[in-house]
Amino acid sequence: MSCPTIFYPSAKPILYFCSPFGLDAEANIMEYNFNEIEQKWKKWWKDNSVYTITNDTSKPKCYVLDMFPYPSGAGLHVGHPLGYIASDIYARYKRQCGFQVLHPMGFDAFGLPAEQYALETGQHPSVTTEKNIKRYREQLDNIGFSFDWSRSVTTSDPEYYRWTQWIFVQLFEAWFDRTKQKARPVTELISIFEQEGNANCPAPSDERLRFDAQQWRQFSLEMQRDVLMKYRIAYLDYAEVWWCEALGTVLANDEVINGQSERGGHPCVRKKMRQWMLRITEFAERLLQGLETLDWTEGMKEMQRSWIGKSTGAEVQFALANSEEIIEVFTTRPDTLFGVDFMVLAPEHELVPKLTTKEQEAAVAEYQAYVERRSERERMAEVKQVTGAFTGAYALHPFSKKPIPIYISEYVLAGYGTGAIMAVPAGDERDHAFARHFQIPITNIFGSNYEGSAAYTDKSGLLSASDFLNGMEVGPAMDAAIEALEAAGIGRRRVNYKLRDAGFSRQRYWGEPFPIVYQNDQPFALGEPALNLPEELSSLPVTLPHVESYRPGPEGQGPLANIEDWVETPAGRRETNTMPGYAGSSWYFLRYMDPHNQAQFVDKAASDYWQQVDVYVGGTEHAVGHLLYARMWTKALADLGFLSFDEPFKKLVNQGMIQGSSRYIAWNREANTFISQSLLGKAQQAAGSGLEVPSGVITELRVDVNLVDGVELNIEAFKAWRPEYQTAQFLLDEQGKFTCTSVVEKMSKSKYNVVNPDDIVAQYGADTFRMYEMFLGPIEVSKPWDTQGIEGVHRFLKKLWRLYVADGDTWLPEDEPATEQMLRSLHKTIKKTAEDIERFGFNTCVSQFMICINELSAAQCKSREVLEPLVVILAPFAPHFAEELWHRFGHYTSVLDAAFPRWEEQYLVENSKLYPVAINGKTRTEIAFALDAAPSAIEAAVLQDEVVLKWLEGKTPKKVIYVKGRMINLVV
RNA sequence: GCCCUGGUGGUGAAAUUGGUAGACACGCAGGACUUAAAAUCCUGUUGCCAGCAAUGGCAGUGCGGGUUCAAGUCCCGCCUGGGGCACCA
Repeated sequence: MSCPTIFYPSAKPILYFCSPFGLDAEANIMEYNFNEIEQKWKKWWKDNSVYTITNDTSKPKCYVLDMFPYPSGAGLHVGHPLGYIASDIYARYKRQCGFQVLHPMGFDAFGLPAEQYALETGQHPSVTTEKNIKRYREQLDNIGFSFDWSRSVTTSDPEYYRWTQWIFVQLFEAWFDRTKQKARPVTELISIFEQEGNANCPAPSDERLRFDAQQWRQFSLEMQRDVLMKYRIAYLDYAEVWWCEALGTVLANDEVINGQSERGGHPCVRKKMRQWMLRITEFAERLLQGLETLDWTEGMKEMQRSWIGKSTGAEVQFALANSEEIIEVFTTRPDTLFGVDFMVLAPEHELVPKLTTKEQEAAVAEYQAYVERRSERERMAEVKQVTGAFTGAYALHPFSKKPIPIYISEYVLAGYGTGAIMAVPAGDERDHAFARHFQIPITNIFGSNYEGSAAYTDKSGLLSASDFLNGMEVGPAMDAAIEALEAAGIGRRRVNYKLRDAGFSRQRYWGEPFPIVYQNDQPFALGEPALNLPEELSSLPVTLPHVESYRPGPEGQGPLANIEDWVETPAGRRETNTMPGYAGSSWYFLRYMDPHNQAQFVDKAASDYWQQVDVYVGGTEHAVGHLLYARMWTKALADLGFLSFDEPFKKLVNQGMIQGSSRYIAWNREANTFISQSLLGKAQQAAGSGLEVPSGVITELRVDVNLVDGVELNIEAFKAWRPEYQTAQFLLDEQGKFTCTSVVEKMSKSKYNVVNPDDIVAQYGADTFRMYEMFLGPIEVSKPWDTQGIEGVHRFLKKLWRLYVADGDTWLPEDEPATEQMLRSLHKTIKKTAEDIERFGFNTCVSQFMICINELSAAQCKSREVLEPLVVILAPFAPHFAEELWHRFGHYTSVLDAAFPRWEEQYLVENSKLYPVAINGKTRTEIAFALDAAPSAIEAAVLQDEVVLKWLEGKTPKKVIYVKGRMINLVV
């Protein structure tokens, strides 16, 4: 016998049980149905291309940019879109204010992770990159951004990197004129050489190189090109890299730990390799000065300043006692010249082998070997330890001719200044420690200020034992010393920078190929007439050939070196290195202005219209990399006449990180029992209530944050996630709940604390998600993600919906006049949001919306006069929601094109104010007064007040302070 | 070591020029509606003290001083979280 089956025609019960979040679908259909609304408007926006913009120059422009992402395989987590949401709100707001807003998005798609993944799995980087981009695009679209995707760029697209290569050629064909402080074409440098040689423009790569016009003309063509290479902004030079013999490849700094490769632990050594470099050091002063014109945070500017590291002082030449060679040093304290007791060279300094005496050879060699073994980390960790070796050689003091011993030590860096110092132990702590260690007598040049135990580093007081500088203060003494050095022809004033030229070669596959071909080891840019390559081979782009293997090429070359028929051209061999990750990102903001231009990287008319990025939003991690390179490229392109502005990013906004909130549960291994956190603190009580908390060691296990509601664990979901705990016991607390602990840390897959925006959007909608991310706090601070808190914002939107729509489909707004209070709520909100959006204070905008809706709901506002403008100001934050209501008001165009309403002061002025009245600074009562009431009348009224009289205790106040519109204070 | 930032309820935070500290939310507690749940609404929620209660008092923005009629906000000295740089001559 069988039971009759009951068939439900409605999907109700099924929906109910299937809903993973326990939300009932039925109520949602009746109420604010975000899912339906969001799908509908996403499609409508796409069909009507509402985000596609033109270069119509009749409108004022606004360029709002996000740092484009590297599309990693992990996809977006909830922290990534924070900055994008902020910039999207700003962009939409600006558009409503009448601007033509450029708000694009693209992908920084070249890079090591894709290549690493290819090495491990054999999947071609272009395949994984394309897949990741598609996924990113879907996740971004899900959130409802107003990006104009028709302008998107991808750095690994040949149509894009064609122009990256073209810009490289411009940098190769340019030099930096120090007198004019700008980049100029190399052709102009050649004319200078032909007329006057290089007397007025020394070579940055070889300051001592001198030739006149006649010598220049007599140089061979090859020689001339060698000379030009010492000037080019993109140039070829020998630079040290980490070389790992076992892996047969070059490694990045952070892939080498303690002189061993991070992967495999193979030994690595510093090795000189011929590499492309960018002469960013020539731009140091411009990069420093330009910061003054930028609206960036002081911290960000400071980071760039310290990276550029300008210091002023003098260059001094020291003659040697027994040699023709001279040692050049840089010092910031030329005034201490007479306190020099010894000199120190970097162990790698080129003069070391030449001047070391026979007796000291062994000691010097031993010390050099010791330094070579030392990793950067070891050197950094043992800063205080004094090491070094004596070369046996002596220099002569430039004025006193006193012999000065010459040492080598690792505390002098080869890469900074001249790689040599004059050591003044009386005035420098490190020199002092060194002198003590090697028992070098110390000359006191500071009189009683130096008492022998520590260096006197202060820049005050008078000099002594310093010949012609005696009795002088530091400042004048510096000038006097430099003048004397210049008069004697053995020194000059000099500015020094910490900034180093940037390595531009990578021995990798997944990057832009160089548009360079070598003839007899001489590099030629594609398109140079001298190269004589057939047209089809010399035009850009030089496309990245397909490879089957990503193994390094021979002798540390990149994988491209393995592809013989690509490398070999009729005119010579191609460059096999590729460009670094920052190449494509150094100019992408320019391409967005004119993304489909086939003839130029960007049309001058387009860049003249769009100009600088008005607001650039991104993380602080790019403070000195990307942001410095992009500034330099912009300056070079501007100097060469391709742009009319030389700073790319006018205002910079740094968003904070959204951290993960990891959850832990307590586990007793022996008893295989999980114990609710709430029981751990009060084991006795739990025992008393019949529960037995097992004694023994408690292990804290990470649990996926998505299985936890607040701190309450979903046990069934946990068991499904970790079947090995299927049979474990769970000790619940008195409420029958199982609770976890939480710890805030970085959001990452391995910590099981990643929250995917897709899940949040599915559960609450994109509008709720957008508003919640903003509501979390100020954009620039880091804060943990808390899914629980999103309820508040979601409730707000539902409440807002009920102000417009009742019972599913009844439209509430009517043409009835609004009360003064309703208008005040509205205009206060317009003012607050407009002002706060301008200063990127979005969290307080959301609060203001909530306040406004609370007030309007309480007043049961139905007035169209209030409710319609409200939709417009809400649109930047909750675009789908606002678009739906906007159209229900009978509009046929997007709310994006509605004008942002203006607030009117008349609605904001209140005619009376409830003043706090304080006695001796402590608020005791509140009394209402008309705002235009006379101070004397207010004073009289206050003194009659019952509460005030009580606190005065019969005394007469000494002073009555009345601040109009603020407060009243009585001083007794 | 140097530079830049921050420190406010159980939690995220607000207070934009020195003027009622804790807006707006989350969470929690209690209540209404409901057969029940969801949803929604209402009340309370910095701590301590007094009171049946309305309420009142005191303390309170990392710590210690100071300026001021008035300090989260300004000044001086510490403690501490986060980020950056680091033998830079």
